[in-house]
Amino acid sequence: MRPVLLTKRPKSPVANDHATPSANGAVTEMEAEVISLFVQLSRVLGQPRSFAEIYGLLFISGRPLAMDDLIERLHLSKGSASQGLKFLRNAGAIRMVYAPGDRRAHYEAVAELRNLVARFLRDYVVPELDASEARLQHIAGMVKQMPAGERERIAPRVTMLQSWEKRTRRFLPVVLKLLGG
Amino acid sequence: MRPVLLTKRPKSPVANDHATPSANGAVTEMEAEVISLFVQLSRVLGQPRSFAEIYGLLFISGRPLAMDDLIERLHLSKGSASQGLKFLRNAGAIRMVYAPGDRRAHYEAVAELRNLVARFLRDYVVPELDASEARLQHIAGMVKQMPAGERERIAPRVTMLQSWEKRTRRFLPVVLKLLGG
DNA sequence: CAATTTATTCATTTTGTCTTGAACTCATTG
DNA sequence: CAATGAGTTCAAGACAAAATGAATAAATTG
Repeated sequence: MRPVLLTKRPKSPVANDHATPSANGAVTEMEAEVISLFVQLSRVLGQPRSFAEIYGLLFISGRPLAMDDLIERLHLSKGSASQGLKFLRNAGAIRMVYAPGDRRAHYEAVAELRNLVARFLRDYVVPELDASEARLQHIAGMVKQMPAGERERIAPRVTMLQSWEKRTRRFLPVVLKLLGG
Repeated sequence: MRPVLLTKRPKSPVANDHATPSANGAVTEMEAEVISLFVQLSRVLGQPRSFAEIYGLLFISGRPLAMDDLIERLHLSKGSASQGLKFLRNAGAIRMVYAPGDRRAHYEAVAELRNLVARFLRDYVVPELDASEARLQHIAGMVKQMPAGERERIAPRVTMLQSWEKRTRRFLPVVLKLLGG
């Protein structure tokens, strides 16, 4: 007797012959483990858990899934799923793939670490650094206006911040080079 | 006519002769700019804003301050201030200094980037990596149990995760070396 | 040793973020 | 061209993290 939970249409364009019993209705134990790895990472990056779940399942599935599949297997709301996919698409972490004979969009995980990191640096880190640099220039200007006594104490700290900013910036290409292999 | 806000005792053991007008009652414009730089960083690191404010003010002040000073100038509650100082102390981001003739504890920012980063990696990053590695071993075990069809599709992904973990780990010493100068 | 100052703890409140699901748009189909 | 299906949006609700401040402890002082 096999698990029920069959709904109107097969959940995926690909035949489900080799799947573990619960593959359609929920995530397998193994999938859950992998997903929780990504959830853990999402906490570090300050991203919503649901986004990590989506990426994690797409990653470990290794084949394209439609929004419906994600909703059913991860117990997400339509809204979360839609927003998560939108975010991941914009972030370049997933890509749409065409599924013949199916109107629905399907998605697969982009799994090239180098690309992912490069994009993250470009979209999140570099803009922050640019903003900081501008702000530091402004601050340096203010320091110049200060009376000598104050300035002596403060100026070295500002210089220090500027040096931190520069070092961080010079650091980025190295990151990419090391991940490039 | 100078700003009022004078309370029972001078706010700092050091005479305030060169300070800008508002230095005691609130943060100066310049200080606010520097602090917001740290607040910005705290968002990336997922740390509470109040902690960043405390570190930021200690950093830019360049001289020890007591909890009272922080409370008054940053408009913090006693609770936040106490907890923030505790966290920053444990994180090694500030150190207590003895202030002659004053019973209160004073704090100054630890400003050595290398130390700060090293500690962050040791306390936050390495434990995460260890947990991930253990989990991945467990996952790899599960994959071995799978029927061949499934396994073929899944195994490469797990291998990929393991390689990401390893690369990240090998990366840490490089970070330190680059900051070491 | 009572009064005062300094600092911590923690239950409650506040704030901010994430998720939900109903309402909607747009495209497809019978 | 009404009915269905796929997907988005967004206001409201649920939830989690941070801030508050009263109660308290511990140390110091007159």
